[in-house]
Amino acid sequence: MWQEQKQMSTSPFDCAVCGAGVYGNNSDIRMCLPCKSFFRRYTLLPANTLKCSRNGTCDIEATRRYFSSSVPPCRACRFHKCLSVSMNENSVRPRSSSTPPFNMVDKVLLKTSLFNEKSVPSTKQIDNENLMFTRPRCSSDVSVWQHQTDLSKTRDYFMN
Amino acid sequence: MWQEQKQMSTSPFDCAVCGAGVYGNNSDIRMCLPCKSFFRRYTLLPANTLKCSRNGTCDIEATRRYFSSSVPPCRACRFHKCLSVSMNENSVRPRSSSTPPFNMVDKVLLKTSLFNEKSVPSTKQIDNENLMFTRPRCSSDVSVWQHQTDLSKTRDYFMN
DNA sequence: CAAACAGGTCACGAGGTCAG
DNA sequence: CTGACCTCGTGACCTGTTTG
Repeated sequence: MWQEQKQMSTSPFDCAVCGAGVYGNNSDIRMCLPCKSFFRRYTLLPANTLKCSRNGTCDIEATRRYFSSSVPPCRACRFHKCLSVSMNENSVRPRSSSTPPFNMVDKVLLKTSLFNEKSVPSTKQIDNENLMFTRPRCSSDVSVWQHQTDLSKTRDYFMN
Repeated sequence: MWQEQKQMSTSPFDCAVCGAGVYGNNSDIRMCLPCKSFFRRYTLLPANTLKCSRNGTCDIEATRRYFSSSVPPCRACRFHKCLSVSMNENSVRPRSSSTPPFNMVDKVLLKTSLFNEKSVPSTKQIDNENLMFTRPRCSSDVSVWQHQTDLSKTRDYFMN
């Protein structure tokens, strides 16, 4: 399975929805990131929220998308196209339900001497302690240096 | 599918945690590599960091793992399952007798508040001036870049 | 020395965010 | 509203150590 994923990610393919050329995989269906994001947003809406003014005949392709064309995109048809290529609400899964754990470690580290206001260049506020962090690079490799944007949300969610 | 794992053994077995078919042994408990890695990551956390939103009733099996299902895995239950099959922090052993693992050092330092600039245990290179890691950015950036490149190519193709 | 296996690494794709 | 860019957890692969 993993090998299969790696192979697919090295070759381009066309988004099943809009036809844009893409590298990488999104969901099990070959979609570009914009279409994946689009579907993620609209699958949460009640059914039939979106209406097409042209009886569902709109041509959904890369050139008709939001930033690609002066022609306004039809969200109803784009969403319908997503459904027609087997996207469904199960394709959009919630974030893992348990605690993002490294935040805990970071929180402890924040209170140690290494991380203080003087030694840490600041661009973002972390919490009410007013510690600031530089924008991290890849979080997966920086457990000590985790981005803290969601810390308060995480705390509310898990630490009450 | 998971029989593709490289580790050799005389016979396959099922991972004690997730049930995936595996060759080879990891630790003294028969675990697949993903579950071993999972436990290695999470065993350094403070107790009760992970919380299950379903009262610990999640079914941890191969089909519920991250890349295998649209259902997000519950880390709390997966970790609990690891513990229930007798994994413990001693299962995460030092790489050698002379070099304690990064995780263990961190854990001790965290608990003893000895973490300071002189005792940073990470094997990763840190520029103490900027406190920036030297590794490249997330791969998702690459994917996005590739997507953009290809999208513009596609756009050119359609709009010529 | 080769095999097994330990922890470390990082590409990947998931959902989230927010400037435009 | 969109989509480029972000953080995040995962697991296949890497590299070095231990073992027979």
